[in-house]
Amino acid sequence: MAPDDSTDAMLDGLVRSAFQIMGVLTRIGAEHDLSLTQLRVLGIVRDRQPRMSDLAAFLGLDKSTLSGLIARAERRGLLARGASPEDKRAVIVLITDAGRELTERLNEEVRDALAPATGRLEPHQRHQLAQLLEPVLSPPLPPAPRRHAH
Amino acid sequence: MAPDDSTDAMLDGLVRSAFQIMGVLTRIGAEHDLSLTQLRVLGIVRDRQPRMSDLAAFLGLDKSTLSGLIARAERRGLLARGASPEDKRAVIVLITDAGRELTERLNEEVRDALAPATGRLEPHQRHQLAQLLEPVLSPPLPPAPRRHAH
DNA sequence: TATTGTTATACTCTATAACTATA
DNA sequence: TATAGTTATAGAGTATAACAATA
Repeated sequence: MAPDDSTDAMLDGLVRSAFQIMGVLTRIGAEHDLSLTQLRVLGIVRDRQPRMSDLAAFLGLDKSTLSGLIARAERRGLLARGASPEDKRAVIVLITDAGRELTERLNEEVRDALAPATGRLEPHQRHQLAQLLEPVLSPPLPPAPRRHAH
Repeated sequence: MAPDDSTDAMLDGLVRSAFQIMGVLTRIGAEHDLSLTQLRVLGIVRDRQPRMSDLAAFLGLDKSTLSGLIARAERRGLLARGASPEDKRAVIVLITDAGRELTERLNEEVRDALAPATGRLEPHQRHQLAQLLEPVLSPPLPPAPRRHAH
């Protein structure tokens, strides 16, 4: 593929910002005994009830990895397992009230931790940045994943 | 801290893009038996010769973690350890020719993997995105870290 | 005394393989 | 037969503690 200056500069910025964001998330997660992946799961199930396998696929993890991950969060009272109404084999992941509260708190901490960085942009620039990122982003896990009809 | 719509939308985009980028880096790294951190180290020492402790601090890792990490990369012939000319206790990390070649190849793979996403922006938008990210980014590890003068 | 780096040890995250239950 | 999920097991990444060498 032919190199391209505008792409290279943008890619460098995206990769560096990714490591920066991950650093903050890792640190804040660690302060609450949460791994990066657990943090991410909390953010996802905040407004979704995905099945184990859908969540694993979205995260790029093996089902077995997710089993342990959810088990640990469940033991801490942050998540719960539920039965799927449409498939007796399936398990859906639910957030608890405690999990939701912790997620809110974590979100605030992340926003505050990144404020010195993001505050270097004017409000209209922040808006512009969000809009430029939009087309680059992969679609999120849908709130109500479509299933095979019966 | 008071919520702010422009900040929230931007933060959501930055966090999502961070996970997306990390996913690609993790996958490509895994295809070459490299962890995300090893990938990152290669990118850093590509044009620097940091000391172990400086590199560990920059990565937010313990010295002992870096010892093992560098040892594994050294065994594979990607990195080498060298003596610091100014401090007999210090060890500097160097990239080998093989490491440099692999790093170039990985860069291309990352760029290609993200091309479908980044290609959804026009060249002038890519330039704009890079410029908006600039003030948000933490400074990189300096090519020649300043040391206490003797 | 303080700092640089390594080693021994333990824990978490992750994947692979084997298994049960359901589709 | 194929799919959803769990468990047993093993490998890599990480931190803590103890150590040797140098500042």
